Amino acid sequence: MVLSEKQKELIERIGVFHEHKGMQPLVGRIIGLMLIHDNAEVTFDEIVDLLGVSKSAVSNALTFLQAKERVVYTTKPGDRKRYFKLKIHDWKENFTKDIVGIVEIQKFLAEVLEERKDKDSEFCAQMRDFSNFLEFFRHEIPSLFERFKKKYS
Amino acid sequence: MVLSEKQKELIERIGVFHEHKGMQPLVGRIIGLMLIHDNAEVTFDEIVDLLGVSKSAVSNALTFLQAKERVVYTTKPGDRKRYFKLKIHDWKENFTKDIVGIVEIQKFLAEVLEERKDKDSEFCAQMRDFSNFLEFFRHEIPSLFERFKKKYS
DNA sequence: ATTTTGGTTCTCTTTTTACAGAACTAACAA
DNA sequence: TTGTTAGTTCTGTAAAAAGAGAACCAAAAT
Repeated sequence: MVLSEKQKELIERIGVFHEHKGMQPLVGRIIGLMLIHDNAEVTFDEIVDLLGVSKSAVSNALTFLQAKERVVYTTKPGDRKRYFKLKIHDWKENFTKDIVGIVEIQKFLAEVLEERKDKDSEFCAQMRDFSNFLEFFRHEIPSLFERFKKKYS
Repeated sequence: MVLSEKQKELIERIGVFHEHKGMQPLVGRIIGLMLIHDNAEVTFDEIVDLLGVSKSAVSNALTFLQAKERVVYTTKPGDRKRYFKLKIHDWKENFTKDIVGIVEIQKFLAEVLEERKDKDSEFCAQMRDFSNFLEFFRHEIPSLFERFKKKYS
């Protein structure tokens, strides 16, 4: 496969988007490549060739993506290459992980509220509000998926 | 104010939590300090003293936090110091920003779906699912706040 | 008028990140 | 058995991030 200018540019933009989320540049670009690749899966050296980066960088990035459960590989009989692809099927899990990541602040709010002496201050009241909301939201996630399912069926 | 060991350690943990979200170390620690500080507000040189960092670092971090609308300062009559504090009151806005940040991937999914040739593949179907869900979720946010409000009143 | 305060900005240094390149390894192939 | 393929790991390095320290500045105090 050869990338069009438009595809290259889209990969870059997907790359920087993921950089902003704290991923290292190449990781974001690999995600982009996997999204736009015609076969929806790429081999190790396709990544090397198409993105023009070193094998070591690709190896590390793929290890990372597999550890984060964002990518898996399959193999084909009589072919030693690995075919890496996004676990897009698991979008619910990934989305949930992202949400959990932001809701996690609640844990610290609770600790802070525990530690503070001015429990009945406006400041603490607002923290409690936020904390309660996060708690509420966390429990709402499953029902969110359900309501979505109901709507689209 | 002088920080207890427990408070120091909590600030550190809140700091690394925010680092993981892509903020620079000191920024996260300042958030931590503002959360645990008895007065819920800190002056410039309290930050310098309590966290043991340079004025320049504090100045930059505070500029950043104000630009991101996470912090404001107030002043007191006959006192030139600025009293910086978290805009914890705006937790809804901040939370929404975080959510929008993760939902933003939808924009790229749409572009990718536009660009791909295999529209009726399993891969595209899953992307559409996810994309539709994100769209759905985005519209659900206000109702989420409402349902929370209803529950706690 | 000059000193102090509260903070900003500039330059330099340290540390960390992100990656290249080469050496290496395990499985298979000739 | 030697070579090739597919990837990993190790070592070095360029670039970027994070912050220190000093110079600087404006407003207020003396």
